[in-house]
Formats: sequence, structure tokens, C-alpha cells
Amino acid sequence: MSHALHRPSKLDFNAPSEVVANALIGMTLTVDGVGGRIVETEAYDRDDPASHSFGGPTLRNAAMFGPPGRVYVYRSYGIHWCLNFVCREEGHGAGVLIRAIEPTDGLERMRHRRGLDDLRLLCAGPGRVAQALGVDARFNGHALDAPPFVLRDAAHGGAAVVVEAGPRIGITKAADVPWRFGEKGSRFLSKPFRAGAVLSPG
DNA sequence: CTAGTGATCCGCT
DNA sequence: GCGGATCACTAGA
Repeated sequence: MSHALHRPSKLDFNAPSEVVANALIGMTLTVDGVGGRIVETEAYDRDDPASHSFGGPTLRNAAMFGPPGRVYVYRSYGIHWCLNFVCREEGHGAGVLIRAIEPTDGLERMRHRRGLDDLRLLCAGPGRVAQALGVDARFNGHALDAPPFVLRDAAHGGAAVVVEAGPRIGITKAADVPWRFGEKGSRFLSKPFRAGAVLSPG
């Protein structure tokens, strides 16, 4: 069978956000040494009613319109923080929401921040990811290739990642756009994917 | 497993 | 004022 999306071997934040969102699955993100493997992402773009950038630049979404490869952090429902990576060229307004991570580094710090032992729930959701990694508004606009962030590709020789896609979660506009990506079969997803959306071979 | 609900803030209309 | 890229919790199938 053929595959609906090309899965690039190298990460390029100038690429469209849905390409970056796909490529990020399986990569490792740490903040000050705390984090793990990215297992779930969502893409948002400028011409996308569900995106914070849809209405054009504002004070809140300014980082989304800044240079790619930086971080956009916003407050969700007045309670949580959510972590995004900026994509496309400067001024475009595209990003990828980091929705779930398989915890591997700094487990005890994550457990302490989350007040929770259960590994499966430490980073299973965008608010949980930010809390576990200690991400808040202070990081808005920071570059991903500078401390305390470390983003690296899967270890050489690691098993190929099988990525599946489906509708994004928690939105009401453009809810049918299949820009949610996740590692097939991961137990660390914020929610399971419905069957039948495998995109890349493993 | 799914569905409903309260918490709690700020950007925007 | 409104409502959201959420979470934790409860109740019920």
C-alpha cells in the first residue's frame, strides 16, 4: 500500500506545519534535561480557523509570527500552559502543538511537578507536557536550538516509527482536518487514534 | 469505555 | 462579557 504523506528524514522548521508535526514523532525533547520522546503532535496554520494565528498577529500569538524553530507558549483555559514549535517562514503564523511525550528523562522531577506517579499520565496531553517539563510563559519566543531546550533525532539505528494521523482534538473549527499525528500503538498518547490512518512504514 | 462538569484566566469582540 | 489547541473528577453504560 502507498503512504499518504512523505515523512522527511530531516527536520526543517521552514516546512509546512503538518510536515513538521509528522517529522517530530519519535524525536526527543528535553527542557533542562527533563522530557522524552515526542509521541503526539498537532499542526496549525495561518489559513486555519482553528489556529491562534488565523486572525492575524496579536500580542498573544506574536511568537507564532516570529522566526521558525522557536517556541510559542500560550495559556489554555486560564489554567494550563501549552507548548508549540513555530514553523514556516518568519511572519507566516504556523506552528505545531506538542500534545504528548513518552517520559524518559528526569522522571522524578516530572513526577514531582505533576504530583503524580503514573508514568502513562505524566505527559499525556499538552497541558501535562508543559507542566511536567516546567514550560511556562517565560519560554515564549525562545529558540529551540538553545538551552534549556534540546531537540534531537531518534538514536542512530533506532526502530522506524510508525505514524498515524487523525482529526485534531479539542477544537470546533476545521475539526475534520487530519492534522493530529501520533506514534502508532503508543500508550503515552493523550487519546487513542481511531483505526485506519497509518501514514509511514515501520 | 464515553459523557458531563467545574476550575480559572486573558485576549478579543 | 464570551469562550477557548485542557485537566481532573464523577457517574453511568
